Amino acid sequence: MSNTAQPTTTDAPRHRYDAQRANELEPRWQEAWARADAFRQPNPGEPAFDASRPKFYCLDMFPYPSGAGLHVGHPEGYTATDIICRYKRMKGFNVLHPMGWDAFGLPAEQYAIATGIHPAQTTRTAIDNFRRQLQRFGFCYDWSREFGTIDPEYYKWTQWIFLKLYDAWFDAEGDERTNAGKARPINELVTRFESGARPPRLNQDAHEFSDAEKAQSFGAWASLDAATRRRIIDSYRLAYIGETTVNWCPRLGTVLANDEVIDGKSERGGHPVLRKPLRQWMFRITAYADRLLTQLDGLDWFESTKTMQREWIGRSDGAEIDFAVDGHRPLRVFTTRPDTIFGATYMVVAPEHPLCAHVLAGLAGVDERTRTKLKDYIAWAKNKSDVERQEDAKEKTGVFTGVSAINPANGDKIPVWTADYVLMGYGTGAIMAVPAHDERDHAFAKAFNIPIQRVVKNADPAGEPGFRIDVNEGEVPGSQTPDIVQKYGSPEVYTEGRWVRQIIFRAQKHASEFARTLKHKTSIHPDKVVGFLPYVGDGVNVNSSNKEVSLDTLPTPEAKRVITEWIEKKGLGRRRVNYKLRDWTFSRQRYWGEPFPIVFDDQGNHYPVSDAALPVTLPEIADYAPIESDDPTALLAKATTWARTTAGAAGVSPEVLAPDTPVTRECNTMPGSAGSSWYFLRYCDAKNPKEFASRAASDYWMNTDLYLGGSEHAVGHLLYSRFWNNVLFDLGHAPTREPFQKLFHQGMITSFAYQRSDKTLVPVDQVEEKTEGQYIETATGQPVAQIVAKMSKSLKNVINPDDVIAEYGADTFRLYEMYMGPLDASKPWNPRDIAGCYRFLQRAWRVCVDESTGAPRVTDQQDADLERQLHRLIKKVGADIERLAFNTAIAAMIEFTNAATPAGPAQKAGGVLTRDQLERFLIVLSPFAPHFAEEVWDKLGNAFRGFACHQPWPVFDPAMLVDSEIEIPISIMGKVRTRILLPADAAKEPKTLEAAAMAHAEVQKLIAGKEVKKIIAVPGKMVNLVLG
RNA sequence: GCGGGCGUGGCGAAACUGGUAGACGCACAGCACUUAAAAUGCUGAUCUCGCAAGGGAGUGCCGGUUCAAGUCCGGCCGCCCGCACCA
Repeated sequence: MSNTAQPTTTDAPRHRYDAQRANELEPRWQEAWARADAFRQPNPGEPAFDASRPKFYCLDMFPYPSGAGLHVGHPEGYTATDIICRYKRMKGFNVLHPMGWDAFGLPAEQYAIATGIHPAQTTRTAIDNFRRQLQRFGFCYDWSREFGTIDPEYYKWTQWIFLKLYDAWFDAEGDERTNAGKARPINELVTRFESGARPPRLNQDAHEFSDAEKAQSFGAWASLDAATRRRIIDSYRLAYIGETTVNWCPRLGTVLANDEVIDGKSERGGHPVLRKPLRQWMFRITAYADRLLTQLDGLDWFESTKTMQREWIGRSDGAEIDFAVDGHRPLRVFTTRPDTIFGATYMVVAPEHPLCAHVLAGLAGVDERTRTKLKDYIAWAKNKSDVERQEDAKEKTGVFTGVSAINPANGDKIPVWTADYVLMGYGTGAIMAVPAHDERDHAFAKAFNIPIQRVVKNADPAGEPGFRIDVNEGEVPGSQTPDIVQKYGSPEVYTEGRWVRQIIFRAQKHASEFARTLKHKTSIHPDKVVGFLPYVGDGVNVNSSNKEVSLDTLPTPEAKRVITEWIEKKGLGRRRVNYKLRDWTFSRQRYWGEPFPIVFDDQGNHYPVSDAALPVTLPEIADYAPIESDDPTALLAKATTWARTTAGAAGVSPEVLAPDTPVTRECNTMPGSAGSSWYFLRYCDAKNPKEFASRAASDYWMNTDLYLGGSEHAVGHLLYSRFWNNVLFDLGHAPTREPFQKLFHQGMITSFAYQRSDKTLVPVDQVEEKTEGQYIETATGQPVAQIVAKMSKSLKNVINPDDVIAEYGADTFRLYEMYMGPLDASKPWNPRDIAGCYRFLQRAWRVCVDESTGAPRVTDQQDADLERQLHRLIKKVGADIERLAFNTAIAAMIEFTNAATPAGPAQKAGGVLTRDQLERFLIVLSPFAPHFAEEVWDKLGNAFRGFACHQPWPVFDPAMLVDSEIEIPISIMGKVRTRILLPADAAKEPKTLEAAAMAHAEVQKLIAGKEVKKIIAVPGKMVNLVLG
């Protein structure tokens, strides 16, 4: 497309900076840095460590090394952190800047399956390719800390951490100091049971634990049988086996986490996903819901990311209330609106709710016909996929269960329904339905003719919901605007002369009258009156009294408090906090993941492999393709001789299980997010064989000072990592509660694409530019619009970084990606624009180097203006790097280079910059274009002083930043009319500034004959004259 | 539907706390150098009226606050991202 980067033509100067030269010098300096271990950062305690320096831990989200190689999005973030790290090193920091590979998991395995080669091999190849590509950018990683999550020396510790969670429980009472829950080792729980203490709650909110209650009521832990004690303890573990409904993807042959399922399809591959009950390993992340929520407040993250996590955790405050039911134990509901209980006219349970099974079993005295209908409905609802559920969300379905409940507030007998709009997974799987004040309940009540009872009205009568008539646009001509609409209709909804779909009236009689008036003239029928709309906001209670309590006239928050107290006093329920967050399902039925360090005896009890026996290495098997099935099957079961073994051979401690006990290994593997949930800790001490990281190392390096990566991990990875780190902190293994103090997301690099008038997209190779900004589809000649879209194979607009480096060199590539726009913005790749950065380097080269001889160009004559500009540049680039504004830093360097370019004949003369100026410029440039800077630094004969990238950042003199004269704009009535040149001193003081402005001839001319009412003089900025 | 973000030349963008809108780059036009081209250097350019000097309008749209608004406030419109029957 572009030919700007063609190699030098024959008669061009021999020492030009071009792609060929860049591709020669860049690998040369990369090797020199590597040979000298230039970016190796020693740890505290190591010989070369300098404790006097401050530390800077800069973390990149490590990549999945896919077979496709690096995407242009990778170097965007990596260049940004590279610039910061190089800068911080020059500013005298100890810089931890590591890189590794997130290599277990679905993408790697999918690629392996696609190519038919073993994942271990394809992954190694992909890692080697990724490493080669990253090194070609000259990134200053400390490669001595490199690891992959697939390395047994690494996943040994992933398994070890799993065992720590297995061996821990969450003490909701926590420690008194922080007043928050915390994890403790299981043996502390056992000690508590043995001492006869009250069983702790599982989570911060209440839970059922009948076994534990039993233990307490027996009063003697020791008297319980071993199986019961085991069951009780297991129910407290942070890593536990639980049965939940999971997202099962038959095609991928594995369970997926909620964030791996998009619109009912797998994130990888887009295969259908079914909901299945399954027993598998889970993490009790819900125990940490509150901490994960409140600790967000102290983090320096994008507010949008924090919001996403808050919403994912989804805290809501309300109450749990028991409703008495005939023939069944009380039905417990969760509600955030206990104040509306007097308006609860029916109840709904999820189709999976035990009450349904109870009724179907004939235990509730419900007649045969109702039971049959119930059974059919439940079967129908169960077979609905997630996609169908979402599509059907608007239309309410359900059936009457045949049982009734008693509303404890007013004693009314209300029907219990089942409907799929109530989810078993949230709250208690049952609700009290208040159709007057909830949109879903309202829609359901309307559909099934259930009474609606209003119990809250808006404090402001104007904001009251009204009665609604649905009218199709154009159904009533504007001329028929009935007076009644003007009189009673809601003016926001009905606008003059134009009919919208809904007309809302304050009172039903107005609505009915309106409908009657229109009936004989139009097709509008009185039964289009919908009735009053649900009012879901806060207000004042009405119709809410019984003999013991009255909420009437109370505002909503007050009513909530009063009714909750009454409910608690009556023993009907209690205050309760609920979270949307689910426990983290951790088992995958795949090959390419960390094996669990767990075995089962023949009774199905699980036992940990001892720390000393870790890692449990992944067995070599020939057939690792997924077992495609509607029924989840663990893949490692294919490795029969590995899976079936003895406790001793598996490494279970003899104190836990006799060595000759036959056992079966856990055949599930861990999900891709396991290895990435703690890698930031391993970097602190990456090769430590004895610990996952020494405390001395992690104490020094943690917290991360900057974590940079894509916002697509806003919930998954970033929440899981926070959870693991919190647990490790509680157990004394990690130095900080939170792992990522400052988090930043780079924007996505998109691409131009072309769109036909019917909105379909055309691949870029089928489009040509006709005239400037006008594009046509080659085949048809039809004009197409240029739009911005994600890079995709189908649009043929994917950029391969290797090609760009070959055409321009890595320094140009780095500069271009940083110059495109703000780091956090998404921005389109434009091949044309790369040339600008390439030309900048060529010009900078010409400033520094004589193109015909290759000798450095220096002068003895220091130019005062250039010196001042250089000081400004040093200041600006430093400040811009600190605020991650690389685009403006580069613009400033371009400007300086333009100023330092010898014009016309001076080109042939010596340099324009002195040696000292040249050196400072090179150092400022070096974080951005490190190879270029190194090469010229070396040409200046500076090799004896070490690498350019090891030089201290130059200092600027504040005195050099001010100009002797400043141009001040003079505006009259806020419009700039003229500009005057003033000595800096005069412009600094409002008094002298004002006087100077008024004394100026041009200004006098402009205000001649007019009265100056007011003068605003902003020191050093401008003067504004207000005329009469 | 709910939550978050963003709308500035032909294009990517800049303007950090309200104070010269469009820095810097791309593309474009002209000039110089050249036999010519490329490369390089210089100059121009938001739109509009005007030969020019100069005037007018202008940061998605409408309104407000202010001596002064891209920036603050209210209301619309459009685009992007996330969540989505969570009681």
